[in-house]
Amino acid sequence: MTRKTADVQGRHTIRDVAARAGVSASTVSRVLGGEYPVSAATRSRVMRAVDALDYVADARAKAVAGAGTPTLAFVLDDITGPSFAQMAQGVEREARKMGHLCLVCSTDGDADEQLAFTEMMRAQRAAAVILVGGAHSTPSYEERTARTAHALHSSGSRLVLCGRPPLAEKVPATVIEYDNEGGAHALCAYLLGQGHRRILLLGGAPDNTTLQGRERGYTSAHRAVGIEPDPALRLPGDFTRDSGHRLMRQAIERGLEFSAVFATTDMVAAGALTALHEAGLSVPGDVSLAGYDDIAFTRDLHPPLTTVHVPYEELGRLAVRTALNRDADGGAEHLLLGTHVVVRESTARFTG
Amino acid sequence: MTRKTADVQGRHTIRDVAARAGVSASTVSRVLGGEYPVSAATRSRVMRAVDALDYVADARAKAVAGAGTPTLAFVLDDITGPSFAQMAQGVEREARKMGHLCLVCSTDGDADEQLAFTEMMRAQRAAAVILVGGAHSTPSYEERTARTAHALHSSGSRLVLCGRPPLAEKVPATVIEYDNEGGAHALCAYLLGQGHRRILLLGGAPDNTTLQGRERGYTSAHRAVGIEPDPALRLPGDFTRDSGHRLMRQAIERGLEFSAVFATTDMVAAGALTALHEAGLSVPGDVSLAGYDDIAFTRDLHPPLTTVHVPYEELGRLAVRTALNRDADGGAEHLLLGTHVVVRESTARFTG
DNA sequence: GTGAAAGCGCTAACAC
DNA sequence: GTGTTAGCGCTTTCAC
Repeated sequence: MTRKTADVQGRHTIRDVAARAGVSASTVSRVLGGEYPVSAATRSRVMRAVDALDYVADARAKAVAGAGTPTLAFVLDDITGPSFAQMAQGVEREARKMGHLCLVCSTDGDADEQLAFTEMMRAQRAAAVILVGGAHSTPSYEERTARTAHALHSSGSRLVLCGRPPLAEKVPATVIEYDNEGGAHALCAYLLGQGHRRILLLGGAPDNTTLQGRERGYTSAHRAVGIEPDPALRLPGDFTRDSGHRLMRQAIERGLEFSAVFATTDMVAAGALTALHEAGLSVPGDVSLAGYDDIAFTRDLHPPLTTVHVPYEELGRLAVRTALNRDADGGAEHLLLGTHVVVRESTARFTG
Repeated sequence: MTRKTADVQGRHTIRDVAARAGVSASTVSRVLGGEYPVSAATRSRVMRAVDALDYVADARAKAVAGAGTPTLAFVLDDITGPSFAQMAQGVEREARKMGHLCLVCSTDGDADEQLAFTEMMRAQRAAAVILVGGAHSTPSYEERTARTAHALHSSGSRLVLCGRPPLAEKVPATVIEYDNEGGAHALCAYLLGQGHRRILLLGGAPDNTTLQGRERGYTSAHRAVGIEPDPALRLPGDFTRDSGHRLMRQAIERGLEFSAVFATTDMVAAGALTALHEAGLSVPGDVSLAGYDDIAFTRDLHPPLTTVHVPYEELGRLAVRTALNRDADGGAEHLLLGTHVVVRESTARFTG
């Protein structure tokens, strides 16, 4: 059998093009590469053949030969979460700007999936793997992530933590986070300054670093004015709208006493707001309500929500820029971006 | 110089492992592949070497050799839009289930970027390229997309249109859409049945297929009850919350007469609701308001929004399942999923 | 300027 | 069972 001219899929190789143009494969490669002197005549013959065959060079083969498109990967729990989506957007935009392809994986919070994916990315020779969003804070998870960071690092790649805290001292990972604690502190300080003394802390997965940061800010703000927050006022769940709705309803049914609610996420706040309305409570007349994230629709709630603004897209952009621009290896960069409180109409002075 | 044992990046090859284990490269390949009989002793020696070197086979090289992980790509305008995000989630989940890697690209609606990306995906030998969300409806864009479909098809891949209408007759593309027109028709019929006669059509990019579908439903519902909608009542813009807010405010300032508003998107509805409130208008007391998409926070608006439910995640899942499972080539599958109206409290009977 | 040849890192016959 | 030998589709010396 003579050499086939296209594979089963109907794809042509560089040799098919070469044959049709009456030149060698190397010449085709040079024409397509662009960076090499080729006579105008040859070039046009080659291009004609390329067009006729609708030839597109196999990117994987190029990569093996050392001339591939660089690629980077990012992982998140749930692309449907507004803050995740914003970070993802930042990552994607910056990656494109830097000429990288993006591989994604959404894990629904499954640590094993995440690890498995990261290993695949190592096989793909991704320039960096970006873990987007808060993490489980269990030692075992941290330890596994640290191992991942080392593995990536020793194969010339990089682990980037975007929106989560650093791992142990010597772990080679780039981290770009924002000040969860500072934002929560400022927000709660504002609430306390308005005279509130019993602030419900609503929602958030208990073992999640994001919640923990916000919780620390909640606590420190209280202590700063000399009071210890009542543990009964902490109602964890998860970061969804439904969680906020359910928890708020339970708090009301249970007769919990509070004059303000700090929902750990705007989504949680949205659900909580509905539960409050359903119970006939007015916001901020009866109860003040504040969220976190400052996502778009937050100003369309009724009343518009007081919340904490986080530069999510910038976080994503910085994650890729930092990971890709690092000069020396092993430098464990750590950026901490600021947040700020946005006061709207869902909070008011306590009038006990 | 003797053969190097690891490249600049510190990565090892299959030969490094082979050498260290004292076997041939093929044996290492067989051990790692798993599907081939290898003596227990050899296997363990190989595995030890793999561990010691922290070796991970280069996926690109595997791909060239014909044993790669299949990959698929999807493109969307803006991952930050809730309905896009849901479709993306469906795509990603199903792709993972079917063992595919996902490449993403978000184009901000730029047709050239989209084409360029699709071409890259052809080079990557992606099994399918999924275009997620509505399209520009210009002939030139359609024609370019059709060419893309042919190019993909002739190289054994596939173009999938997810949430947008089919192209011309003979174009080899898989299309999974939902009934934009039917949903809008049902919703407007409901509004008309409630006695409304002047319904504002708010938001949406004019040349976007999604808006056009919804617009057709709006028109047909009117005609079904024997009235011709007033063109002055159509206020296009885009699909964002801000667009809804701005357009609604303008409509009010301009003294436009209407008793109901059909926002072409829940996001648009959210902005519109705020503008209505700001103008001192009550919903649904003074004006009925309805949206489209049934995104999560829709029930946390005040009042909860009447809208049209769309099975977005399912759309994404079907897009990949259909694209990957097609038996014969060239079959231009076309699925049309249904939608349904969700009546909540933002709409009421007209009491002119 | 252009071609032949030697890789890139892997898998898959084909031998023994 | 295991090693040898050809590829996979491309790039890149090295000659001429």
